[in-house]
Amino acid sequence: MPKTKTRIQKKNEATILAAGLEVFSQYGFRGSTLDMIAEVAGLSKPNLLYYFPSKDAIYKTLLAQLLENWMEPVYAIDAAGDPVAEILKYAKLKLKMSQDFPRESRLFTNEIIQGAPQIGEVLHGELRRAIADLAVVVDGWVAAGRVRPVDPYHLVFSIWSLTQHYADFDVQVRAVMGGTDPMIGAEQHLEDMLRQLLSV
Amino acid sequence: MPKTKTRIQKKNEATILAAGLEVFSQYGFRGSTLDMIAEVAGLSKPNLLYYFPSKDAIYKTLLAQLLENWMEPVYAIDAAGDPVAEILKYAKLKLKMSQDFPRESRLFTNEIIQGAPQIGEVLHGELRRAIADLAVVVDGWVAAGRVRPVDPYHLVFSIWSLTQHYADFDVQVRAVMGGTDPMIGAEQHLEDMLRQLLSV
DNA sequence: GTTATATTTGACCAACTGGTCAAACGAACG
DNA sequence: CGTTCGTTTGACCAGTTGGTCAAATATAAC
Repeated sequence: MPKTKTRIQKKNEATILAAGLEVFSQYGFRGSTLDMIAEVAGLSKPNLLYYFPSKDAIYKTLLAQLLENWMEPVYAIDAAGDPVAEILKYAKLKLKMSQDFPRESRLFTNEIIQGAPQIGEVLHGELRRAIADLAVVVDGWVAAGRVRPVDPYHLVFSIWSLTQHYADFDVQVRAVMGGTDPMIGAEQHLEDMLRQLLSV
Repeated sequence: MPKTKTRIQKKNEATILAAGLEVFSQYGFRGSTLDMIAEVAGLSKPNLLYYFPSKDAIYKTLLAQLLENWMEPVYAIDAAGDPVAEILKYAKLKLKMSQDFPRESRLFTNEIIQGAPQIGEVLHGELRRAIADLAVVVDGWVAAGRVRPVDPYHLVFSIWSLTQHYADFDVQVRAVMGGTDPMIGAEQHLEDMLRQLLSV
């Protein structure tokens, strides 16, 4: 029974996952090493492997946690709500997640760029179904004349791409903007863009 | 004098760079190995190192080529042209580059995610200046009432993020869209979005 | 054809890689 | 205080890694 977990167990597992996220999100699975993760975690390599059976297991645990957090807001979009408000709510939440959890965003991007070897099935299954459902909702809004005619899929890609951009390309964004904090204008621009795109 | 290059030299260097692009764009610098590149190139590892002094040299050569191709269209934006047309021209060109050279796009994204260790200076230098100049142009258009009030920096990020998304997240885009070719609606959506955002 | 030069490779190296294991250490409980 | 069980680690291993080198082979020049 994997019920009983010591405080030490819980603490160290959390420490290892945090360190793994730090390293994997920057170098991807192949480019990361257990030594790097152990160093960041402040533990020895054999100690890492006492809590997780393999490098792969750490990586998979991180991805599973991530997917859970990312799917939820999609389901929270309410077909009965105000269209623009619902889309804006989702987009702003995504932006905030990029701000607050940039490492998670980069971890995901790394996994996708490498061809999604771990989460390919989720993309083709749960994610695809969820976005198909969302597309039906958006198409309904369009048919009812409540939003401008827009392709639901490319609308979603617009939101995903721009919000993730602030996390994944943070170093570029900051380099280009100089001293200005990118996040100040980001939400305003996102809202403006979506309102112009969607408002009838 | 490094003038004379045999045809074999030219052919093999091109082969190696193509193989390096294939591998580096998927696994990043750290996650790629000379053995993988050699295998894709169809050459032996020592033969690779006969043409390039190191793994690093292959990577740097690829990035240098890339930056050159990416900066050019920015400079081609004409302050004297029609604002919406100029922005659309740039955005569509970027989209086409993502379609035609997705590996280059992924190589760049990998480099940025890893903190831009190689091209950080270019980002803070040439790129920053180029976008600052562009911002002046866009601000001028806004002041003249020729486009809606828009933050030039976030406008650029919108274009970069969405166009790169189709290359970097190709596997996710295709998974979500099922059999439908993403590129069919992509340009239409990009144009629609920018027109709505910019048109007065 | 012979010579000079460019190309290719098998064998090799030291450092790094993911992972194992037995032994040592630590805390809690009776 | 001694036992038990969870924790930590040094030493180790086989495979991989970036890179070297001398020797072998192909190509070009004369």
